[in-house]
Amino acid sequence: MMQMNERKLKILAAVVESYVRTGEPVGSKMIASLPEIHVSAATVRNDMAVLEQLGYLEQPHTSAGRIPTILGYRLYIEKLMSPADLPEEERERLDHMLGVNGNGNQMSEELLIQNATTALAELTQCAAVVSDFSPQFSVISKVEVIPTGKRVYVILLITSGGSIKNKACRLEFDLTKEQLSWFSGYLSEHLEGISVSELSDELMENLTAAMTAYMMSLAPLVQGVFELYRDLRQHALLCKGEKHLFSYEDLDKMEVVRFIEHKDELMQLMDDSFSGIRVVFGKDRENFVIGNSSMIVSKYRKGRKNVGSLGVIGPMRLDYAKVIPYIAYFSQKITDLISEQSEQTREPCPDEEDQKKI
Amino acid sequence: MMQMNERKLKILAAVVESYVRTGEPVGSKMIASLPEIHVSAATVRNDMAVLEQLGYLEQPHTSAGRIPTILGYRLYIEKLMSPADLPEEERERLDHMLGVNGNGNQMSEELLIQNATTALAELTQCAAVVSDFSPQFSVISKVEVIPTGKRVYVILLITSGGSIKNKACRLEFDLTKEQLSWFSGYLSEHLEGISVSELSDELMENLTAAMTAYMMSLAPLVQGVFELYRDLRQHALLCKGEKHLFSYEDLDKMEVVRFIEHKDELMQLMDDSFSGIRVVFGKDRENFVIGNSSMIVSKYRKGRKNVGSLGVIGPMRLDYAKVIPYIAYFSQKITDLISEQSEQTREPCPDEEDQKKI
DNA sequence: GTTAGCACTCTCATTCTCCGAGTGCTAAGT
DNA sequence: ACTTAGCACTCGGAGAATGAGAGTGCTAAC
Repeated sequence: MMQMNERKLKILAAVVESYVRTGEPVGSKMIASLPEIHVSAATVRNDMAVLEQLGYLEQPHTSAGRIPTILGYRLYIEKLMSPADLPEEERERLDHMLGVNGNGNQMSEELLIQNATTALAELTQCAAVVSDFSPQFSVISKVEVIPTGKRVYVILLITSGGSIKNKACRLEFDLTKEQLSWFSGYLSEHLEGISVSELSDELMENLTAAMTAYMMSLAPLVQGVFELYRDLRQHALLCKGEKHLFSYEDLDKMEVVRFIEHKDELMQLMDDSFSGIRVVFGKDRENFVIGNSSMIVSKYRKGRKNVGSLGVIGPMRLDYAKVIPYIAYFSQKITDLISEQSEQTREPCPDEEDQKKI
Repeated sequence: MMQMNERKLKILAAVVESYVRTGEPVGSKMIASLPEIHVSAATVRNDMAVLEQLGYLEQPHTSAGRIPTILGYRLYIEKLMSPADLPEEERERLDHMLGVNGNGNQMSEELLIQNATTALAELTQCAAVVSDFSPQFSVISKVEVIPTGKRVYVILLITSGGSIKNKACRLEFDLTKEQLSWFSGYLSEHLEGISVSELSDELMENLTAAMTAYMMSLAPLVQGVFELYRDLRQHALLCKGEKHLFSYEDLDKMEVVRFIEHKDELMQLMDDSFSGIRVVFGKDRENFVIGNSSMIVSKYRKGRKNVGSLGVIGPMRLDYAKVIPYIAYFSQKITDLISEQSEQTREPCPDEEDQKKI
């Protein structure tokens, strides 16, 4: 009697779906009128009372219909819903939004991630968040110092992930050809081929010491290198489409503003290790505090390593069956694309080094 | 009788200031109680009735106090208010927010503009907007093609404004040294020293033609150059702190969302030529349609040319006396900084070219 | 185990009432 | 001719009263 059965699950699913669609508490009559339910409203009522006792549903007040509890959503997501599948044409559309244009054209990981975020925000009408620490796993493939204008030098740093960083530095005087090539050579020698995660403060300090020993007034350049190093190590958190959050009645505006200003609190949550797709509900954890909201995240990988997570934040009342497949598709696609790139660029590495040492 | 006088102006100013502070319609009693007003409430009432007839004030409804009309705000801003002045320490704080750190350190114009936007949004708790077309007035100071990884080439483009653009392109095969240096040389020869505004579609097409004539399969590189060109010509519109707009009761959320999604409609308005500081009120113009909002903009210059505008968008009920000085200071500071930079980098140009042609 | 019937509960929208802030006008004061 | 006290008037908005309707739980019959 007090236990679950097929029909109760069906009713739970129906409640979730109807509530997600309309935002109104769902009554027994409404449920009974559904084609897939073949019992009367009274029976539905009995079942709903049980579902409430079990903690899957709740009533905002006595004479209203039921709405799902967090527990209810969770059960629905894990066991009951049938995720929409993406027809071929839909996938093409998604690829297009990612900027993946058929011809295996070069595209930096950074841009890919950005496009994914924008696309996800657009598609789901939610805030899309990405926590990306893939740069940490890429290798510095090139460092150059380029004179440009008087006394101005641009340091250029390229990683195997295809991200290109640069920084202009102004010196007090112009470098001679020898000085420039020494500096440039020194940097190449000590940085190229090193993976970003191997870059340590220690290593950088040695570098700094060596270079300022060579010539004190290189300091601004050294400083530039240091800043680039910090940029590289930075763990990027990207967020787009926050504005959508303001259109949901059931999210508290104040909490949304707070969230926007303290996004970084999320990082820990996103970086937790987990596999597959994870759904977290607002106020469930202390570092994600928008009431009535939920966050859906998935990891993406580079080769076998998790290098980031992407997902969306929206109202708890969200069409999970639609949103989850998007996230799944994007995380898979990104994994494919950056893994493939890393294959292509990691292979040549030894070659390059050989060439250099000739 | 029906005409302006000292006291009426004082009352108007008092109404504006009180309304800006509290957001409540202002009654005669409130005004009469102010120390700077030495007449009774009845007299104030008479004056306010006149101010209403003249169109400077209005009543939301009969038994409420008065609030300023657009005309009222305008008069206040132009004639009545006394802009707060910025004490030395405040300026230092602002400079710090701009990222101007004493030592005349190199800083790209782009970054400067970005910092200004962020700072303005933060200081005023409004949305800050910047329309920047300074890149158009800068000169391409360097173009390089750098091989990196197998079959991947990075095109690097540096302008006198200090902005550095790059693009990675993948070819079907590796270039020989000769091919690379030809390509690189050709680009340098035809692009360096040219001001961005001189770059025309025509010029680019000639370039494309010449290069693909030399070798068909350079196409991806040529494509890369073309994309960089488009990036450069792009007229940047930057906007930060939109979120603040959601906390103002008197701005319609829907209109704010619409604004965020169609910011570019603003461009025209911001690019109009005007001098000094301009205040535009929402719904005043058809391309700025957030009701009860106002936008305050100022041009900034590079040398003698207007190269952009920056400002804020907030509720009409805004502390103009505080906000306007910020905008004035920033636009002046930016003007100073980028003009100075352009002096420093424009001068050397001939030198560089000489060096090259040796 | 299911269902119809019914009394009951509680929200929400509507209506009504009334308070008070603020006004405009008038008449008296300077 | 201006200023001011006094007063009647207006109107929005808060709060109480009311009623309709949606939804429930329970009971008794199927």
